[in-house]
Amino acid sequence: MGRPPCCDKVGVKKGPWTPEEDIILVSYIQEHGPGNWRAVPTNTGLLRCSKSCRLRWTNYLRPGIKRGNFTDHEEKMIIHLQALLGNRWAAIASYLPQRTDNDIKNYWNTHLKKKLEKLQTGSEKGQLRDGLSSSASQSISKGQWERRLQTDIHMAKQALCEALSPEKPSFLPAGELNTSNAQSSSSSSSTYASSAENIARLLKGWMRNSPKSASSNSAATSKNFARGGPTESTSSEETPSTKANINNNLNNHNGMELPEYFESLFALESLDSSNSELSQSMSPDESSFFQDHHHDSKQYDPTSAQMSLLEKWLCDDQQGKDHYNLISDLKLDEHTDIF
DNA sequence: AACTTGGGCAACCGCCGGGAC
DNA sequence: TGTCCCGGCGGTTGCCCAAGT
Repeated sequence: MGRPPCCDKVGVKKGPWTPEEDIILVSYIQEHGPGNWRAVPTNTGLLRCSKSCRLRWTNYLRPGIKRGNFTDHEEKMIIHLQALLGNRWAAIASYLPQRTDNDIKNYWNTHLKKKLEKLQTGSEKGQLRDGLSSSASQSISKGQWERRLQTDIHMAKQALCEALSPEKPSFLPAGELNTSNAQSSSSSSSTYASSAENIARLLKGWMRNSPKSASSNSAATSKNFARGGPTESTSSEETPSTKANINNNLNNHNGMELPEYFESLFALESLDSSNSELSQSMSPDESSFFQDHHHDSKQYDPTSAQMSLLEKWLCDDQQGKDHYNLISDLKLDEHTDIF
């Protein structure tokens, strides 16, 4: 018999999240920072289990998440990393700070896997075999296993180096970045502005499809907001205290009423879109860093931006590079001299 | 226009590892 | 040292929607 569920299932709501729930969660995290998920349902009145709250935050509401189509560059990175690391989506996601592991996993399963299978069975089989075939066949050769080990060691070294050099802005994976910001700094408003952007982006679509009041028609609008799902009427489920929480939390942060607050969120979104234009001229790592810190851009110096050797390789479009040459190019020191 | 089917994606489930006690 | 709890992870499911018939 397995371990009991993380929360008792009675009275725990499942299924798509509603706008109200998102707002409650975001405003709670704005106040307390991410973490201690166990306490979140209790303190917010959300009828969700702690795990569900954490998942919603990390996969959807977390600052700096980029949605929409994957770029060619991202696609290549995923293919490379999957060949190297296998289905370790969290590790892969750490190299794509704007994407969640869930997103990458979904993209792999729905797009890339089929694409590669097609290519493998097609005429390009020979050209793509190196580095890609293993991912499709799921078998791991000795060489690949060794490369995976090398990558792990390298990643650990890099993380250690970054941890030991606090004065430098480093390209930490998004999770680490956000967590450190959220938990350590009292001036975390800039960090959470990004989560407000996420909320704003969602709310915009939600309100567009809902000419009535945003707060009075959650049943109909949550369908558009939370990407469909059998959304039972949340307004009928809402307790007075929940409603009070929403307004209370919103007012706590900005001293605004609901519509005003939404407007300010939309203003943030336009800021975001202007950033996205800027970020198109940057490498993904640069732009992700910039987006995460766009309120603090003074600290960012592109010329001093550090990228790991592996990242440099991943950004390199020379697809045909031999992996063994690659590893030697990485100039790994004698401690990782497996080959 | 109505129905079917498959793709895409958010969310859930169950296992695992690490830290606290 | 053993147990419990929490958070992280990867696999899977379920539902919406668009394309096809």
